[in-house]
Amino acid sequence: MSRAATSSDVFNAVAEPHRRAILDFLATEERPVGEVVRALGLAQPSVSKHLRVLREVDLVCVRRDGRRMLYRTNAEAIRPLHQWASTFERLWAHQLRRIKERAESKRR
Amino acid sequence: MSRAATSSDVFNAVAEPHRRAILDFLATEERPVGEVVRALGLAQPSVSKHLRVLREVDLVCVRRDGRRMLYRTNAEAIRPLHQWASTFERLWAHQLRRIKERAESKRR
DNA sequence: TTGACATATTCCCGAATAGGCATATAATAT
DNA sequence: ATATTATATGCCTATTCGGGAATATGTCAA
Repeated sequence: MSRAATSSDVFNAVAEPHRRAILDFLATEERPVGEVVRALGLAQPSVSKHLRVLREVDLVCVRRDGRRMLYRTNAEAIRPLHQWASTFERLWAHQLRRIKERAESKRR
Repeated sequence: MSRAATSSDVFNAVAEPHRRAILDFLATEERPVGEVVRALGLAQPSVSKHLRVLREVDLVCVRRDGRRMLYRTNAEAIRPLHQWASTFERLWAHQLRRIKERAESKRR
C-alpha cells in the first residue's frame, strides 16, 4: 500500500484548484467543454480529464447536445464537504478567543 | 510543472481521510500525539507527519507540555473551506428539483 | 462517404504522496 | 551521565497525480 483513497472521493476531487475553478464556472449554468477551456485557459485534454474526475464523484453532471457535452455542477454533491466543515463552526468563536489568549501568554 | 498547489493548502490537507479523522479527534480538546496514535490506530511516525502537514497550513496548533506536544484543531482555518462550499448552498434545493426532472425525462 | 468539429483517451514524464522502518531529537527521571 | 519516554525526521518504495502531445472516438454537415 502507498497512497490513500485517491480521487474517488469528493474531498480529493475538490483539492485540485483547477477543479474548484471548473465547479465555480459550472455552478449556475451548463456549459460545453470548449467554454470551460476558453474560460479557464487550460488545455482541452486537461479539462476533459478534470471533468472525468468530477463526474466520477458526481460533482458534475453531463448531457449530450449534438457533438457537444454540456456539463453542470451538481451542487448537491458538495454538501458532505459543507457538512463536515460545519462541524467546526461552533468552535470558531470560542477558538478565536483562545488564540488571542495564547498569543498573549506566549508573549510572557 | 507537474502537480498543483500541494499540501500547503487547506483543501489538500483535508483531502486525506486520516487527517480529517485527526482534526475531528482534536476538535474539542488538545491531546498529545500518543493519544492520537492510540485513538486512530495509526503508526506514530505517520501521525507526526500528518500533524506536520496540518500544522503547516495552520489547521492545528501545538503547545509543548514537558516532553509531550499537545495538538488541537484550529477550527478557524477550516472556514475557507466552509465558505467555498457555502457558495453552492443556494443551488442545492434548486438542483434537487432539476435532478428529478432529468431523471423523469430520461425515463422517456 | 468524407471532412470538420468537439470531446475523450492514451502514453509518457517529473513531481509529489503516504506508509513502513530505522533513527534522530527532546525532555524527564534515576 | 544514562536510561526512558515522547515525538520528529530521514530514507525508501510503490503509487498516484497533472500536464503535454498525439491520437481515438463521436457527431454533424456536405
